[in-house]
Amino acid sequence: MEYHLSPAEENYLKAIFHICFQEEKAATTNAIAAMVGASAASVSDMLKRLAANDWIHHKSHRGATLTEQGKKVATLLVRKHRLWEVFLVQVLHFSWDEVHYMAEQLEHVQSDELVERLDDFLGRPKFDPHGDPIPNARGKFAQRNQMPLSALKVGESGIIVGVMEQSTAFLRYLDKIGLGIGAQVDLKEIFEFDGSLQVELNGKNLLTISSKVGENLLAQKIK
Amino acid sequence: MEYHLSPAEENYLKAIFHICFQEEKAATTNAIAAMVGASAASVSDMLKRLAANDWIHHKSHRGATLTEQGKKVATLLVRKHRLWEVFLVQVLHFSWDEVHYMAEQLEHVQSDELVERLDDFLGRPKFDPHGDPIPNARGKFAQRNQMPLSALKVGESGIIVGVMEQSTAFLRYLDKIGLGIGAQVDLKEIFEFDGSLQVELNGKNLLTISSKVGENLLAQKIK
DNA sequence: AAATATTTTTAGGCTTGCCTAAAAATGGTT
DNA sequence: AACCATTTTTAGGCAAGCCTAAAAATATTT
Repeated sequence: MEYHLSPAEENYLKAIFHICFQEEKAATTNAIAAMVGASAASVSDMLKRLAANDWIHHKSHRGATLTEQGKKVATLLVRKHRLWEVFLVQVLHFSWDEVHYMAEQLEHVQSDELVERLDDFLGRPKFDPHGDPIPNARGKFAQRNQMPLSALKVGESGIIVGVMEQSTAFLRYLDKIGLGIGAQVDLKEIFEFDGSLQVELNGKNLLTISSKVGENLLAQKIK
Repeated sequence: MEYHLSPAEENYLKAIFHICFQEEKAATTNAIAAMVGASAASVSDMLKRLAANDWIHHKSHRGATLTEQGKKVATLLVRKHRLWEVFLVQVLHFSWDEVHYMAEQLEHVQSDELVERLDDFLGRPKFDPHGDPIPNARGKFAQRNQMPLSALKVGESGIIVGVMEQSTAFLRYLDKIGLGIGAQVDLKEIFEFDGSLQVELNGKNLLTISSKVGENLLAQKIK
């Protein structure tokens, strides 16, 4: 039952949240270290402190998971991060590859009222500029039946709704080839020798994308 | 020639900036301590560090003043603080007594591009919700010929353009009596025994305000 | 099951930013 | 000029958040 979390502590909770969500198991010390950019020793220290204040469950050598109150804080952080990203892109016209670092700072601004008013001002968006769902004020994430683009079969079509990978390099590449959220893709062919995909973009031009790109694009299948 | 200032260091620079501006002399250790809310010993420590990195001029027992680069940083902080206040009031509809704490956090978000785009989005405002001038991108403050309301003579009129004191209590009081930025006041009478002022507000109702209130309101005289 | 590799924790240390208490410097009085 | 009050600095300490190196625990290989 602590009240004031430092930005560093918040970042650890967020890291644990993302790791547990993706891996569907306790977050390991090394995984957390990689995500927050600290040494395993520092993480070990911090896990002890977070567990002592009941933000996480942690048994030595057994990884960490969030407690209920930890989950609440982490979800709010994700909410804040993604709302600020929407603000930066839609209101201040940044591009989707520029906003992460700023949102990373803005998410630590402490004011519940601010988040709600921002959400309101933005029209209560359900997804951020990368297509990631924004939890609502009660912490609920919107669901969507999506799949990696690479899971489509030849002849099927989908709408791009998100990206898995969010590196600047990848996002800039997508901008370059004109592939963004909302684009329609019709899968024309899968080349066997390297798994690259030929797709028709918005019913107009043909593109060839690597299998890695296909795996990092999220699509909603069109029946 | 340092690049990365911590929020704490930034707060000290801002404090020195405000003190030097108001007092028109070097900021004393105690004055800084009062402003940042730390002990004189802590301030003494910090002044040494800031001087070592050329953010301030500081000779033992002789107070501190900002160097050119220190002034630049402090002015940018003031700019960021006041722009965020405009954002919070005009865009998110907070009232002018609620925004200080949030702006205090938002001003430490590091991104030059963000400030400029925010300024742009807000229409390059020259004054914040309390009437304080917002330095432009080159650090220049708008000038205005203003005076405390209490400096007016009976029979003279002015437009309220700012407040000296920014406490929640004072701002709420002003809201209550309907006195805000832009209001026109005609000074009708000064009561001798306690210096309180009788003014006509926007040509409509009569108000009596204490001398202290009069001293904390900034007015632009109407000829 | 023992040996080896990997992961995690502990130990000890560093900087930042704060504190209190004591010492030193400054400024005003007489 | 000497005393006194005030201000400022120094000294020593503490917590947060990081580090490296070494030790301990766990997992994998043979």
